[in-house]
Amino acid sequence: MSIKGKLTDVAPKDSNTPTGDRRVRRTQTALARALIQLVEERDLSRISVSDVADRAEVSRSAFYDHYRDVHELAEAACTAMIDALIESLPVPAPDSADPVQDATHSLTAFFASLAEHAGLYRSLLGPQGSARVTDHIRRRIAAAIHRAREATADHLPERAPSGSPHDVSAAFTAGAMIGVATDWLQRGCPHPPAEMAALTWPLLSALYGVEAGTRP
Amino acid sequence: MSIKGKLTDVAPKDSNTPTGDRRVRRTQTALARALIQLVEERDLSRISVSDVADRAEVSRSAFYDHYRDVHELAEAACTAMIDALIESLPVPAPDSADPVQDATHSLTAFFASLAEHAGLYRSLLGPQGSARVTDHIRRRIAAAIHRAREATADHLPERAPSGSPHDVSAAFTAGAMIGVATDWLQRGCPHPPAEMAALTWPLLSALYGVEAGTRP
DNA sequence: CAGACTAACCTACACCTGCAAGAAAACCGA
DNA sequence: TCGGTTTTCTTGCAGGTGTAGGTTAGTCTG
Repeated sequence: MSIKGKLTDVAPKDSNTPTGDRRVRRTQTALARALIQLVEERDLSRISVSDVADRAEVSRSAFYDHYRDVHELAEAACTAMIDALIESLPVPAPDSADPVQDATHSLTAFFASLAEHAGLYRSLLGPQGSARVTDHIRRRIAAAIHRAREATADHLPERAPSGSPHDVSAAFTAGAMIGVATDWLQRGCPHPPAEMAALTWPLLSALYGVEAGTRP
Repeated sequence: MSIKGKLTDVAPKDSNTPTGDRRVRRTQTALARALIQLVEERDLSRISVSDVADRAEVSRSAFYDHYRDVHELAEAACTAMIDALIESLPVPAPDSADPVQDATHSLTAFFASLAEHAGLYRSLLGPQGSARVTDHIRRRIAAAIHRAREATADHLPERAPSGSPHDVSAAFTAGAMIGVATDWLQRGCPHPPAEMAALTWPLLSALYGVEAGTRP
């Protein structure tokens, strides 16, 4: 299931070296750790490159040797977490005895994962956050949905016109999940993850035609 | 720069209030026009306050007299367009002869409106865009959905638990529309608006349980 | 271990940011 | 038209940004 996704999955500006060089790893992990610390403290828009570099005990120019700006670091620094997040989305299990149970379980894990790093995700997804990171997450969710659908396409009717590579419903669902997540985070996570899963599941099942008892 | 208007101290917004003063109108419209011009030329992230002020033939400090940064101007400058955009979303017409026809028509208008200012919306919603504007649009769509649903709540089966004030499905649908729109714009609007409407409508109708052609 | 490599650092620069006085100009109502 | 009010402009400042060139020092390889 897992794409490899180490800390440096996203290629920064120059050569994408999944390097063995200790210096690179040291600097990048220090920067990532510093950013994640800072983003739990204040809004992303109030965090400067100098702030991150200082906190990481790294020179400012070393930052620019790896990332173009704070948003790019954020995108890279959260890749592992985002991958884990997306993995917890429900995939239609082809041979499960109780797919509904499975799905709500996965959804609960999804919201729990959000809640676990609520400060981080709220800062990244909110109005003061990073359009870049949000877009990145949405693309990844859409891709995951697309993959999952292709894997089980045999029993799903083609909704999109046959000539269309543009997967509208994946974009639809990915945006929807981000919308729900962002809204929930901004309200301070008023409902527990399990309840959010219970609230979200009917919507997803309506979209994907899993028997939930309401649709013909 | 003044926080309060002398006449209507109750009026909350300084920048958004259409003041009678000709100078204010002149400056604000000049700034808005300049930003919209620039955002059609290059990415929002490459547009500085100085750029906008220069293009608007206005001093930089006059900009700060009205807006905190470029994102705030973008939010204000697009309000009219965004309102028009949201108005073109389908609302369940209670007494329509053919609600499906109505809905796809509204959706077509929605996508056509996006396409008309494709450069603008692509720049605002994309990865280099403004998280602030995106969040703003999402909230407005969610509010519109919420309002529309309340207006027609009598004949809609309640899917969400009754005790929940937190309108998950509105956030879900709002995010979904933004996801579809963003994706479509970033791909360069490959399908015409009518086709996008045809692709999106089944998803919305699955969510809201409108049944095609069965309601005379 | 020694040498080649290259990441990290330093300095410097031109530009942008957000803000704050205060002077100059435009506005509105009487 | 006049006078008070409000807006705009000017000037200045302490930061932050993104880039470039060159130096120092850590790392991998032979």
